[in-house]
Amino acid sequence: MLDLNRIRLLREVSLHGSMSAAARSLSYSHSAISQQLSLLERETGVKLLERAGRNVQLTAAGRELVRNTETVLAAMEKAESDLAASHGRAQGAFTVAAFASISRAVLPAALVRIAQAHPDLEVRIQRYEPEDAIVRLASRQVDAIITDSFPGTSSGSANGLHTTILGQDPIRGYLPAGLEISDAQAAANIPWVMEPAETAAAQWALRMCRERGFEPRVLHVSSDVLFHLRMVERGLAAAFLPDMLIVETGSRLQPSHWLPADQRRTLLLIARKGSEDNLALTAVRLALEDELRHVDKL
Amino acid sequence: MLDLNRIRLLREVSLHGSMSAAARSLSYSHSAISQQLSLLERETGVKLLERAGRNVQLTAAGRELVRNTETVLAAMEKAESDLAASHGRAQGAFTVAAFASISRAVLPAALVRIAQAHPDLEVRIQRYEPEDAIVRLASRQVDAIITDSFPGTSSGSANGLHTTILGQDPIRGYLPAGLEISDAQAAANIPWVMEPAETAAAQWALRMCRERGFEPRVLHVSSDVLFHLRMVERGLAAAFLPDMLIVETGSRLQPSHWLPADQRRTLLLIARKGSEDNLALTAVRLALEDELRHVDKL
DNA sequence: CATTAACCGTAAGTTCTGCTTAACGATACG
DNA sequence: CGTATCGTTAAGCAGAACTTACGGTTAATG
Repeated sequence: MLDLNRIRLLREVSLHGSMSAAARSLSYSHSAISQQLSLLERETGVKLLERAGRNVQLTAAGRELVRNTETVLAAMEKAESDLAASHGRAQGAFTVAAFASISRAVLPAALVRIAQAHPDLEVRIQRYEPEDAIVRLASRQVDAIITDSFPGTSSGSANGLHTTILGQDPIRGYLPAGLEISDAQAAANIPWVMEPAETAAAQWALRMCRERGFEPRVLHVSSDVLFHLRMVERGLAAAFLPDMLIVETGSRLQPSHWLPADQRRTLLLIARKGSEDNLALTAVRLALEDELRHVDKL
Repeated sequence: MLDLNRIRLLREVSLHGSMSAAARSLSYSHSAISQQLSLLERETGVKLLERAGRNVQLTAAGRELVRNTETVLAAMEKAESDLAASHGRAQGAFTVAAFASISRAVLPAALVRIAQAHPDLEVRIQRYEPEDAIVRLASRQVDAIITDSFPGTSSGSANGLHTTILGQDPIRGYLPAGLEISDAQAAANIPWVMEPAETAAAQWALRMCRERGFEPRVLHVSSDVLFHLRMVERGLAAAFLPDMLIVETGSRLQPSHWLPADQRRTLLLIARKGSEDNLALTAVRLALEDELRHVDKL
């Protein structure tokens, strides 16, 4: 019988691209990985890795094995979830990766709700970049990811993952406080604040402007959406702001009637396949859905 | 993450009905099982076993976990098979449980054929009682079972198993050598030799006689079918004999025209789910199917 | 082109898991 | 009522797995 731990190590190497990276991710020494994997190769009699420059690369057999390992792990995950569900209350640690705005707006209230229902469950929140979060989800450093997706953007979810929709968050365009305009010509001169260009949010915002017929002058770039809000309030820039942020801050800003309306981002909860019915995950999901409904009302 | 080895132990206990039996089956001390399982309970925080008299019994949660373990093991089995298939030739040990007549008639020839195609594969043959074989299959002491099933008999295959049909083996009725009869009255006086009454073969044979309108006088009981043949040859008893046995011995016996004809048993190959495409299993299956076709011709 | 850094492999040593042996309490059976 | 069987627990041991340390190779950098 194959050793599950060894093939899990192989999978980590496949995920991280090198033995050393896998080792760091697992807080092992690289030597441990090397030894275990060479044992795995000896036991199976199949070459699973080959050197590629100073890294290693999976052979066809190795990739096939990793693919099958995914299935095994999903089954294990389900076994674990079902077992936890059997005594009704979730317990232990459960780590959620979330982006900034939801962290502030709804997570605290959701956590309170969860703590009441499941006193033995310890939910931890971590802030990670989206791609990083996906890798950490796969290697079990994170148990769920809260993220947003914008209409027209390929969400590109890898397989082995399970995604559910938490809710919708309307996004409205705001002009610098005190200003109102009427045509594209005028819009092209207004300064904008957006998130870094490589983010899905910024790409979506750019497309919105172009569809409206102008190219925004993006003078300010920040991943801190709260900064966007302040800039708008001070009359320094235009921005697209999600309702969640308005609700969170209690801001009195009024959206522009001229900029595109009825837009929304979708809030997603991503977990590993097999953990769909995990009690802790369900608790997190329910609490978030509830909290998001409150935001919607406003 | 659950420990796969621990939940496998739990499964063994579930299979064998007690810790001690599971320990014997795995050649462990019973203490090892007890310790590992109590660790498993402590880690998961769920009660998996409860004492029932001087044995233990699985709780609902325990049974659920075992059920999920089956899925995990099947996935592991598939991963292992695929890996072995990746280097083309089967290798290692592969244990087959078979009943007596097929062991003598076709297995030796099949083994020769397999050895030629897969020099590194070591196929072992073991003789076990049918129910025993099933348990050993589940606990991986045996990798495949060759058995026969009679029409109208519930094969009662447990789940987690995968069955394929190897071929058909005609069974004909033989009267004591030199004797021929014409009616049920006469038939009722003839001595019969059959297998032990609890076997599927004997139950089927009885049913055949009754459908033909007589109750056989079963004077002789033996699980050795070759003994049946000798009894018929000496004119001492009537019997149902499979063609496989006639071919094997080169016997000149002629079947009775009066006894039911066109009957056959089905030869089955049973393996664990997930090992369906195992290279060694496939080799065994192909070789057996081939050999059985030769028998059919005669 | 030399230097530095990162990666992988191997050797030696240490830690810790998992097993055995042994003793004990509980339950069924003759 | 003694005896055999089962499960639990404690103590000790062996092997597996990990760490540290060193060496070889590849890639990036000035």
